Amino acid sequence: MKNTFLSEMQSRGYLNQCTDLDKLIEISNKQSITAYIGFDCTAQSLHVGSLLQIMVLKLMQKYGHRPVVLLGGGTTLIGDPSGKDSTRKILTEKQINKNIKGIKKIFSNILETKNNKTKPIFVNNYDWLGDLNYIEFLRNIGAHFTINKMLTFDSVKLRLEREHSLSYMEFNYMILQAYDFYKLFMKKKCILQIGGSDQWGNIVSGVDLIRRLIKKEAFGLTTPLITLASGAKMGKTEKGAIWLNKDLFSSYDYWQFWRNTDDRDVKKFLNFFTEIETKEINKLIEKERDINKLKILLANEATKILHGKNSSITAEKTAKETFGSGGFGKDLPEIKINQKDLINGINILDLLASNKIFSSKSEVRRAIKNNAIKINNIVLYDEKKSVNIEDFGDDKILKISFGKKKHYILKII
RNA sequence: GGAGGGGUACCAAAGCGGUCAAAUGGGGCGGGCUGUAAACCCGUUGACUUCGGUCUUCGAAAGUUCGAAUCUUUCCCCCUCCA
Repeated sequence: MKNTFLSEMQSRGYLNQCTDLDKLIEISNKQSITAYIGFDCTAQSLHVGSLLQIMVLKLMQKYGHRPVVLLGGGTTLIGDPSGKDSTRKILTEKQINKNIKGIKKIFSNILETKNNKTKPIFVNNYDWLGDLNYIEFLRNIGAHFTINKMLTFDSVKLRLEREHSLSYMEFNYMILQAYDFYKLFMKKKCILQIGGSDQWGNIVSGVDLIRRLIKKEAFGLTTPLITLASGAKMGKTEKGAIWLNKDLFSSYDYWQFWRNTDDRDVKKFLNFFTEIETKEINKLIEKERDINKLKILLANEATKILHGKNSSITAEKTAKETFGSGGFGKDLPEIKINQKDLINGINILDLLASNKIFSSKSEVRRAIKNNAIKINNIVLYDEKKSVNIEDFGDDKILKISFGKKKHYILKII
């Protein structure tokens, strides 16, 4: 059987739920379809939690379908209650517009933008939500929603059950999202909406609305919630989110993120976050005894997709030099030191606490006590150490390591 | 509207006049082992410090006291039950 968009969706594990899979398969096999995913603009970047969705868009392109990227400039003003325990803080329009700019960059990196047939269309729902007429909207759209039904959706039900407040504003979110789908159906012939599994209710509302308004069939499809072997949520660590924008999260850190994948998640991630064929992945897993090689492959492929081949190569090289031979590569974060600050020597506590490596001197002290700091690969025991120009050597470079994974290059300027 | 229970560090939760910068668990960070994995073991987890201490923190404010997370008053917020 030949591969199609939906067969690969299934084999990669991208498919969670679909309103009418058989019919959608039939249609998408016959013709090029247009599908959309909406993204919240609550931050100036998306994080890996959204990556699976973006991979789906990329997959669509592979099979000649057209993705529409909806940036929720309008709906972000309201805030989606799905999967949230409490109301989000409200963002200003200005902030949202700034976020949209940042998020757009990610898509231009990951998606194919040259092919006219499949290049993504970007839309902002503020364009049609921004100046809705309230009365008109209630009559034309609101009339098709019953409170009875709305109360059964998880996003609403959970809040009510837990007796957490749900504002009327948020309550309307699903209607707006349904309306988005309708609009895109009319404007762009977009027959499919894709989203995370928590979006099911919102998506189905859109499908229903389209059927009620114009008696046409539209489709909805969700991707699964990614569960990690450790039970943690994908994409968020204590230190912060794994951002997709380079200025928030460097390509080297991104590469490291994938390199540090749990053994048990490697196969899943290769399917989810690389473009290697599933068959090929299965073969690799079977014959490759060294799982670390597969992790490197995963890191390379995933980084390539987001940051490009060069970044991926540099990151791998830096990792090799840093972890393999105890040296350092050019991707390590660089901290510039003024030569004149070194004339009288600078206390190591002050040096490390004032350069974003540590947030306080106490933290540095603690680290020293735990044998966690190395200067040029030599463990530092003395918190009174003063760093001088002589420490830097001829190339005026000093490597500071915190733990096994965090390395910084200090450079005299 | 009536009755009761409660707000403690990143989260959960103990403490209920001094020995409390606050038990314990989870999470985080680090060390050991290893494979930049997992599991396990150990350390650490408010800030500053001349390492003697000092300063800020237990919903908010005011008070009692030599001394308060702990007692009193007022206020704010949450929960349970009854109407």
